[in-house]
Amino acid sequence: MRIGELAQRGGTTTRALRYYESLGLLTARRTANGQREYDEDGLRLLAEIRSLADIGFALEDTRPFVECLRDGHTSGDACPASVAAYRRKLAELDECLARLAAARDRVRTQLEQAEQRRRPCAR
Amino acid sequence: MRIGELAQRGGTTTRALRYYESLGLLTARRTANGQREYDEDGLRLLAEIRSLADIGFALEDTRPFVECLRDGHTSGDACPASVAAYRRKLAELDECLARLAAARDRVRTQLEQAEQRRRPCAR
DNA sequence: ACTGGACTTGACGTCGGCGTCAAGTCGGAG
DNA sequence: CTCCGACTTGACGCCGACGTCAAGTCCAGT
Repeated sequence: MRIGELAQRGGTTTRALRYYESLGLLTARRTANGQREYDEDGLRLLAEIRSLADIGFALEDTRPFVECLRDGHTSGDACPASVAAYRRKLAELDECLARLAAARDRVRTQLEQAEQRRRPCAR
Repeated sequence: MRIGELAQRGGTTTRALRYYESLGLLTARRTANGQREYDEDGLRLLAEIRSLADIGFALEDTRPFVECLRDGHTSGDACPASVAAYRRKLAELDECLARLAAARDRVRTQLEQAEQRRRPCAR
């Protein structure tokens, strides 16, 4: 299949696919006239990239999963590097969650205090 | 005081101060030779901007607080627009937290499954 | 007089993940 | 032959909050 079909089946755009190729994430062989030609494995790689990206992985962080699949593993997270990437992302998410929760609490406290000052007689 | 001193006392850089001025957030009067001259109110405004930015407010979203202070209020969140900004930010943070928590759960689930597959005999 | 700092404006660089436009090529349908 | 749609590469735009460099001004100290 060519780039347009893969983009449609993968729920993305041709621009994104060319970008992934520029990163070396999703390469393609070329037909005689220079067009990119993808197979079902390409769709599988794209699905892996997209599902990880949707979770919040940076494209660079999807690389171990993609390479794992290209190495013939049936699952992108069957390799140690992928598991390590999971762990890093998990730690990153936890830290981000903690920061955001703290920020939310500060905002909520500020909001409550501001409302107190504006309506000192409210119940 | 001039821009260097304000930057130091406010815990930021001269570049940031000029940027805030370009946004109309933190204006300054000029001395005869064209240098920016700030007073203690300027430091107060800067403190308001920085504390909000540190919580996660975009600079544009600190504008109501700054304008509130410039209107003579002792607190930046004494005005309705500031309270509204608090509410918007709170909602935004809650949404972001929910998304991140969902993402973390997905990653954790994936990680656990991957580890299961790698060590099928582990306890 | 000279040097060193602090100041000024202007403008380009950074990071990620593409969107979007330009200009050209190619193959098939009418 | 012509036209349309899909493809190609190249390159600039975008968002936010500045960092950084360039080139010039100005003032205080020695």
